[in-house]
Amino acid sequence: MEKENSFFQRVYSVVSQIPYGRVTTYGAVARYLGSARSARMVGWALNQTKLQVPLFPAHRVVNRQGLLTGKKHFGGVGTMAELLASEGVKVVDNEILHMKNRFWDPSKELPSLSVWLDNEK
DNA sequence: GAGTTGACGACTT
DNA sequence: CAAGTCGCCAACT
Repeated sequence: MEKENSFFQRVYSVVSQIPYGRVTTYGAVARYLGSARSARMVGWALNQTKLQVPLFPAHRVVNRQGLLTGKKHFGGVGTMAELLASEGVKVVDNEILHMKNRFWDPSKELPSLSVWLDNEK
């Protein structure tokens, strides 16, 4: 039993809490979860997420460069850039402008992971 | 059942 | 400083 504390399961929770007009990176989320090198898994997790919740803020997750690498995977209506632009995030050539300013670091903005599990539980 | 890919990032050479 | 290689865990072929 026990809730599945799978890596990608946590990713859903974290990404789901990304504030409006803010973006985060795969590595940041992975790092927050305790494995900075599992950035790839975050991407995979989002891939599944899009199948679960169409309104999932997957468009708020970009790579370290601020590039919308997952745009092509975003088999959706508008396109990540459109959604981001709608939130006030300027995206040019699939690249987020001032991404450093828009960067939302879960390990900084969010409480400790331990606190989370206790709260979620 | 085994091998390869995959929305990336960090470490090593 | 730049380029190359490894690692992450899960899913797809």
